[in-house]
Amino acid sequence: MSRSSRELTTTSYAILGLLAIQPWSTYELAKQMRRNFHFFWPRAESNLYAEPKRLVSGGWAEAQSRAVGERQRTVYSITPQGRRALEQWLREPAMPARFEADAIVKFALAPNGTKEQMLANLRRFRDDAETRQKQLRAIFEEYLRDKDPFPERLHINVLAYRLLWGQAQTESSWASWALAQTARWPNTERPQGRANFMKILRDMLDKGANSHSG
Amino acid sequence: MSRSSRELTTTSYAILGLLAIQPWSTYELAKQMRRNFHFFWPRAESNLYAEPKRLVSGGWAEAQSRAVGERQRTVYSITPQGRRALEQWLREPAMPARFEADAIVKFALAPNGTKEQMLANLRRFRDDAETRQKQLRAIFEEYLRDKDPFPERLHINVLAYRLLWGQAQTESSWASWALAQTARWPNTERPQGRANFMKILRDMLDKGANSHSG
DNA sequence: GACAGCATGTAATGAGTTACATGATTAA
DNA sequence: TTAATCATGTAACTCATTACATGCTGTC
Repeated sequence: MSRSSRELTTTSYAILGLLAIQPWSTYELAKQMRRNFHFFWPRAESNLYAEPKRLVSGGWAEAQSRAVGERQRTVYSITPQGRRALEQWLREPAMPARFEADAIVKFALAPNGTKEQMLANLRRFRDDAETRQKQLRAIFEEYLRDKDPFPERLHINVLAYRLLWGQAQTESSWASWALAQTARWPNTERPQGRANFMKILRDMLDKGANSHSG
Repeated sequence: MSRSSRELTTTSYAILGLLAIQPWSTYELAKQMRRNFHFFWPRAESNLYAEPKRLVSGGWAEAQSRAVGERQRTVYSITPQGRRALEQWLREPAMPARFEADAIVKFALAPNGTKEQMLANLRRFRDDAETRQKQLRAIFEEYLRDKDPFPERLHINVLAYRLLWGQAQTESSWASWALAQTARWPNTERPQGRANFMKILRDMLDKGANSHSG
């Protein structure tokens, strides 16, 4: 057991968690990951073809394959050992969340470029957030139309979706606000006096201002 | 030029961007990264000792080392080629932002564990967000006390901080709301009827509800 | 009977992490 | 003169990504 399978990663447990609901083929797993986990645990899909094999080789999952033409379709299911590992993992404290935004790095370095680049960057950030909102809205509407495939997970999903919605909301409304602010700047260098920016800081400290209404 | 230095990464550009402000030693770079970029581009500090060497080997930065006892302290500065590369990078569209939260994966899989585990997980998520708020608050107060070391970057920093503040705010208030909701559940299985959850979904769609007041 | 797109991977590569090591400086 | 902590890395490892390859299925 020492060579092949070091430790399971969060990605492994995400998949194991899906297998705990029901058996899936890798393709279905990928689809589920895209729909749910991708919002808070984004991973390339090619991963999802390798992970289940690790799970099988360590005894956490089982594979049944049947042939379809010359290809084979493998369906994975969780083992009792897999369930125990999952329960154990849930007991361990989670790592802190992580936010990675290329666009904000670019924004932070905007004084090295032109105003138009800065605006384009902000617009794209806003559009990304709005796209996420649209995806979520589509999912919510499915739920409301009773198209929910796993009603026994409704309570969990709805709470989680509310976080994602709040974040997408925060990001898109921040970007709109930032676009309005920067539109007035003559260039990427520092505009006007400090007063305005100090006021923004004070406003945040005063009320835990969440609404971007400056 | 083909062997040593493939392409620069976002991390490289972040460092290059700092060097564009002024020359720094690696330790100072690490400190700056911790203070600013870490919120939206978190990286292990050991990285920050390797990256400047890559920059030097590709001609984007220069190193001056002087001896301090038996160790040496290296101070890095940007080259004209480095500035050009940075400007070029700012022209390219940014990758979409990425949110990774172990804690939310655990929350999504909570039905495989106990209610107490779920609550502990939410509490920790909330505490992490609140810690981030405290860090930001401390930074804001420094600014307001005129302790800003780079006044020419005030405009950029304040806008960026406002996003981070909004996110921390969103996360911590979501967690509090989720704790209140789940406290009423008898266990991690689905409680009561669907109506309550459908209402939450409808509320999100109706007004782009950002305030967690349910 | 061909084309798009669904379904299922493999190979190569690399960015980043963890863990460790060690010198310099300061406070007790 | 310890101990803590500031300062500066190196080595090993691996998770994950990108790019590619190929079969199968429905439809025009």
